[in-house]
Amino acid sequence: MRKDTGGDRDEEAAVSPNPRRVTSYEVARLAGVSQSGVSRVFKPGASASAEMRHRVLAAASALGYQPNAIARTLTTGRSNMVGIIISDLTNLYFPEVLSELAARFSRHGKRVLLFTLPHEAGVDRIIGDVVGYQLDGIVSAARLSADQVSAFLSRGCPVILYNRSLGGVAAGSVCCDQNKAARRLADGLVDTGHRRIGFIGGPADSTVGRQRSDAFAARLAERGIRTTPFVESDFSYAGGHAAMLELAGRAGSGLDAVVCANDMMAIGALDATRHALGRRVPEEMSIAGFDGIDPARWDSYRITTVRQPVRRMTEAAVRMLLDQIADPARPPVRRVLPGELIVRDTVRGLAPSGDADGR
Amino acid sequence: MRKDTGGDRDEEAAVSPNPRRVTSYEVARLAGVSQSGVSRVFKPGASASAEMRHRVLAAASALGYQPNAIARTLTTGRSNMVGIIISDLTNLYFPEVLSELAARFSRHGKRVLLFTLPHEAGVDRIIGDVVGYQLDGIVSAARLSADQVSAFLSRGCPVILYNRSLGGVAAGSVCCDQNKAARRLADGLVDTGHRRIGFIGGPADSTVGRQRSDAFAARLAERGIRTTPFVESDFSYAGGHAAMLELAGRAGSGLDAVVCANDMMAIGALDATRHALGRRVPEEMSIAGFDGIDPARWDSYRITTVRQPVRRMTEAAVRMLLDQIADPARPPVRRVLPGELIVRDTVRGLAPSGDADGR
DNA sequence: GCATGTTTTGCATCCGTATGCAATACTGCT
DNA sequence: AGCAGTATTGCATACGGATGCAAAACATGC
Repeated sequence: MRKDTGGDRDEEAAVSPNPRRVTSYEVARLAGVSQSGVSRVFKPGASASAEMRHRVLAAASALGYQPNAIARTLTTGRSNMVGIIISDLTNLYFPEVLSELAARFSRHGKRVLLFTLPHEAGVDRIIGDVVGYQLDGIVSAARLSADQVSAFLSRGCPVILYNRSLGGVAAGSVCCDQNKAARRLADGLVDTGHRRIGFIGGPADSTVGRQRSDAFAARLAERGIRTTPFVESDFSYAGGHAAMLELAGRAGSGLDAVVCANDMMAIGALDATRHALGRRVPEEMSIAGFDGIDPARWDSYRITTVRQPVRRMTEAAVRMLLDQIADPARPPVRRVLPGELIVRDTVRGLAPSGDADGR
Repeated sequence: MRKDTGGDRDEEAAVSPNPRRVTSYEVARLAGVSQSGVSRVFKPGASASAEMRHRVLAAASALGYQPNAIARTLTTGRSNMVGIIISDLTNLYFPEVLSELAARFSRHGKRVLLFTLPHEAGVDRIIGDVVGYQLDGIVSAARLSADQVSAFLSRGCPVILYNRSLGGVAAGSVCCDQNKAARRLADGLVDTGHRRIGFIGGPADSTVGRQRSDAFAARLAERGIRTTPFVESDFSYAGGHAAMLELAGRAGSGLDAVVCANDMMAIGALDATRHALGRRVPEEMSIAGFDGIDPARWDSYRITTVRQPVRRMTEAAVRMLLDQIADPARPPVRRVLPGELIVRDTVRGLAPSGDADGR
């Protein structure tokens, strides 16, 4: 009656050292139904009688059956895996983002394939993997070129850009508009009498870094402050530290305040100011950053910063990607959430807002 | 070597809206060989003439062919994916570990599936995924029970436990022996005149936490110090902060020093001491930690700590897992690397070693 | 030139699940 | 009871690549 794929040979090997997979055929045989029945019971929307459902589930649990996601992927074309691209986990903003993204995706039944880009140029490999592993989608928090994003999209893999957006590409994006907050920060500094204000920027090719410095410098210019000593750095603690020393050396003692393009550098700059330069913060030097990472709240720092709403941003990114996956035809969305100036203790004269510092 | 998937696309259907996958059959047809020929060319060890190899590769690059890893997994049983289980990325020790592991695995051609365990009990789902996605192996830096580890192993998925080891389970492990360094730390404190030494431990079910406190307390006892005020906490900054306040309240002003079971808590405790209690470190209170995370080196902290050789540990973990995957019969290895006492500035009277603080 | 040994190659089949289609089992109703 | 209509179920096949086996191609030796 049925073709029986040669099941009953030396099968009864007790607890064999070979952990052979249990397949839907075996469950079917034990439950006395067809393989497709088993398949249907394990597929959410499919039709199956209570009777069949019960017998299959009983057999499945007796055998310890677990549907093979790989085989399922092969037929459905959907892997239930998403890729997350992070450039650098040592910038402590990214673990926070990754942690949130991973938790949220997991909650929605998506597995997370993590790609880190330590030394650049690994993107081509990721593109290959996206195709090869049939990833359902990508969230990228790393610098990708328009061509690279297009490569994903043309393979039918939707992309959500986190904290950057690219013109001419049909990728969704979640960004943080720090313009307003950056201007408020600039105003706050000027209003409290700061006049010679330096800036420690990110790498030249960083769009976020550029946005932050531009917004800030623009407002400063509007307020009549034109010379802003600028040092380019790399978003790291050490980078901020070194940049601060350079800035201090270059600008002499006239420097009032230094704003850094992210909190990691702000922390480094603050430490350099206090411990290497021996100057007090904020009394002799004001410092501010961007991101709102956790360490910036630590008692030793309490850095005034422009915070990104990480929770809401990651939530939006996940939502958007899931939507794109569910309906690839839907036009990609660009979501912009506002950054918020969190006033803490590193800017002289600026009083902490009533803000409870919550997330 | 072969690249440029979009160079010459006058191959009909220039910008097809439907990104249909290119299969080995199509490559075979274009190259005028059989599908198995294509398969063999793309499999490293297989036999193929130079002629065939050339024609297949030409056809493949013309079509932009990318072998389907999913289908390959289905037949070979090897997914080239490994799982990494991390309990909590907000403990900044873990991003460092994850970053290293991810980079190393990637270098060896393994994709990384990231599992975070925010609220416990998600392990069962991971077990399901391991089977379903046919993961080649697991590195776990989270607390797993022996049963859970066995569940992986019995599914033919080798496991390397990072920073913990379990009796009676055939899992490899990489641990850090902090015993000696912890004893040296205890000696250092006693030798420099500390007498009333508190300890902030990890959660009760944490083996690392237990090991650290035990080793430390044991040595203290040997040196004739028996009462060590102990507070249990949760490895977080806030936890260390709160625990410090509790300790100070309980032990009164007699407290000389506080050792924390990890650096995150040490940082929190240090901040609590300086900023909430208003006491100077190390003059009025010494503090030390474990792990050797990056922030513990920051100028504001410079915490004396027992460092784990993360580079070498992750290297060992990756090596061991790859070996297990290559030869499942090989008995699992338990590797123990020594922790190292890094003397910095938070213990009164203890002079920084000549150590360059490198990794 | 022929027998023998060694690669290469193609054929057929398998991996484990999903699903269109047709057959079957029910349901409610007259 | 008989019938149309719906809900279940099984059959057969597809998904894309790997691989055992035997045929074919090539190389070697005399």
